[in-house]
Amino acid sequence: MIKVLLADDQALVRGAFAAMLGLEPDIEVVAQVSAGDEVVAAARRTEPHVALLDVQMPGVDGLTAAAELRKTVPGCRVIVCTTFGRPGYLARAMAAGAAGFVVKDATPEQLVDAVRRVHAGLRVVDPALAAESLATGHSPLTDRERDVLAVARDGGTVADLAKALHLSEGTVRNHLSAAIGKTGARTRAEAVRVAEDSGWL
Amino acid sequence: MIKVLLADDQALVRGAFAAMLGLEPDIEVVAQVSAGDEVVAAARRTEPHVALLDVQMPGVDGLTAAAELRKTVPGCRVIVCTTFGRPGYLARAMAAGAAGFVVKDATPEQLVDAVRRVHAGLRVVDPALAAESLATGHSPLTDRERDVLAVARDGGTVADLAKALHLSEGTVRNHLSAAIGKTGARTRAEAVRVAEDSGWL
DNA sequence: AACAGCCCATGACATCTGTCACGCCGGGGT
DNA sequence: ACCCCGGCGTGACAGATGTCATGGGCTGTT
Repeated sequence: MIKVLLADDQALVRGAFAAMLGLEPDIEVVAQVSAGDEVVAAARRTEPHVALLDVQMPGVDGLTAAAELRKTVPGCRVIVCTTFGRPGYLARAMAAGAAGFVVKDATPEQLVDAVRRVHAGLRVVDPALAAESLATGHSPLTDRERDVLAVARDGGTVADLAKALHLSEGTVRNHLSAAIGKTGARTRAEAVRVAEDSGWL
Repeated sequence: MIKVLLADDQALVRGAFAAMLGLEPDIEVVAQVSAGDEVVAAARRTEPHVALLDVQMPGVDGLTAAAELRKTVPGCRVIVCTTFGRPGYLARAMAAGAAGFVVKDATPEQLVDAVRRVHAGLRVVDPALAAESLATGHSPLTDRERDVLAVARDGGTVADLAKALHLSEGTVRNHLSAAIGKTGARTRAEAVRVAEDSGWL
């Protein structure tokens, strides 16, 4: 029996995944959590073989949860599962020690297959996404530029960003200008979009 | 037996939903589609009692698919299911003749319960979301303002918007200014965010 | 020690953006 | 017939934004 831990903030899809995986004779869902910071505790308690983590979760994000899990419960292998095939997500997931990466566009068979393969010690990655990840490369943004873009996501003025980050307005504009240049965008909003779609935020 | 049609672009959650609903003794999933424009054809073929439609789908959106379905297959009742609890989505779903509205944060029990209630002729709506929908009210935006904001989502300059909509730059700025005022925002990006979160796009 | 890279800041400049006033047109209302 | 509202456009103006040059402080590398 492969013991599986599920982490997804949406109760409906979490329950549905549990029902689907429960249909497999060799798979058993031993824990379900709805937030990233519950993952480690649940894994300690139930000692699953495989953890299926969503990226988007309230509180601690699925990728950092994966990293923590690898440290504290090394026996548990991790599959990261996400709605968006952002290249940066794959890179960060692999850097966090994940053994598998599955997009929610995949078929149910691919998911259970991924669980079995990962449990067997293999790595599972969507080849198309891997190629895109290599093509996109890793983030050209510096830490500060990333911060600025992240805060700029909800569309405030430069003054707002400066206040939020405790910076001078001129500095914010410089960081924004650099980020716009590096992302190949021509507007702040465009830069935010590019960075977000690439998984750089 | 309640015959159910599933429509969701993400194969994984679609399959998982099917597995979950299939566990119920009185529910049978008779069709699964991945796009809005396949809904009507599949419903004609399989004559389901209840259709579970996601809002976000490639091609035809789940809300317009709901409206078409109500027209062409009146015997099939509709539940709209979405990731985001946007007030405007609820309003549009009800306007499209949907009998139920379920957010993906709900529990699995709530979903199967909704299927049964809707099949029994009742209406099912999350009360909290209904309250928020009433509070938000319906879109204050005119058609053109909505169009402009929709195009402005991917962050182009005014010139880009004008070209895309075949309008004068001044007109675009006027519409944007009006939209910003009506949404209570102070930036174009903020206005886009507000309108999007309210389900007005 | 010299160097490169990043962060922070300032000042200046051209351009873009948001706002306002105004006008024209067409389709509903009463 | 009238008025109101929405769409479209122009012109003008203050303020915000993006770009550039420049400089100081800091860290890590060679």
